[in-house]
Amino acid sequence: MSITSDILRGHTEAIILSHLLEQDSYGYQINKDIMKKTDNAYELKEATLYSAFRRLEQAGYIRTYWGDETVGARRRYYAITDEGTKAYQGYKQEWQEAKDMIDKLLR
Amino acid sequence: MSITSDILRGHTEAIILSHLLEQDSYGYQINKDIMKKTDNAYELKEATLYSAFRRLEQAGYIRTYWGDETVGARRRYYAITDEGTKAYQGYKQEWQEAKDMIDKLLR
DNA sequence: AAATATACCTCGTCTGTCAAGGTATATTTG
DNA sequence: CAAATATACCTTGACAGACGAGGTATATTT
Repeated sequence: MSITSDILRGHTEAIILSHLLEQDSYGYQINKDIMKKTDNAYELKEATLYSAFRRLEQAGYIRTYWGDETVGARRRYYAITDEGTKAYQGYKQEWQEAKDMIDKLLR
Repeated sequence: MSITSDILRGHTEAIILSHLLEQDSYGYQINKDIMKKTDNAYELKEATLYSAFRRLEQAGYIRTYWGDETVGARRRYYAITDEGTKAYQGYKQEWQEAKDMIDKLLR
C-alpha cells in the first residue's frame, strides 16, 4: 500500500457503506472490489474490515444474512439499511468539508 | 468542532509543517492561526499539537528555540528544517493521492 | 481580588488499524 | 494424489495518534 493508514483512518465505514449502496455484498468480495477500484493502491485489511462491520451493524447501518451457497465456502452478506443510507450522506458531507479544510491548510 | 478527529488524523504534522513554511511560530499562535484559517471549524487540541511537535523534532523536520520575550510568558518557537520541507512535499503528494482515492471510493 | 488571556507542558485513556494467528471448503498444480 | 492456492470466515492483542483532564507561570482586564 502506498497510502498510510492514518490518512485513510475514519473512512472505512463510509467506504463500506458506499459499496453496499450499489449492491449487497460479502466481506471477501468487498475487499477485492476496493482493491480493484483503487488499482491495488489500497487494501482494506481483513481485521479492519471485520471490525468495521461490527461497528456498522451495532449502529444499525447494515444488516447481515447468510448466503445460500450449495458449493464453496459460506458467505455472510451485508446490506445497507435506511439508517445506513442516511449515515452515508452524513459521512459524505463530512468528507467534503474535511477535504476543503485540509486543502486550505496545506499549501 | 464539526469534523471528527479520525478524519483529520494523520494530517496534524503536515498542517504544522505547512504553517511553519510561512514563518517560524510557536504553539499557542499556531493553534490560534489554524482555528482562524478554518473559521473555527477545526481546533487542534493542545495535547495533540505538542505530541506532534515532539514527533516532528524527533524526525528532524523542525528545530526549536526560545523567544527573547522580555514581558509576558516565554515562547518556544519552531522552525522547519530542509528535511522538514522535503517531508512536507511528500505529505502533500500523499494527500493528493489519498484524496483522489477516497473520492473514487465514495460516490 | 478574581477572572481571563497568554503560554507552556504531561499523563492516561480511548479508538481504529492491523499483524498474526486460526478454521473450513474447493480448485489447481506438480 | 498430495500439496499448494484461492475462497471465505473469524479473533486476539499490540500499536499509535488524538485528546480530556490536569498542571505551572505571567500579564492584563474586570
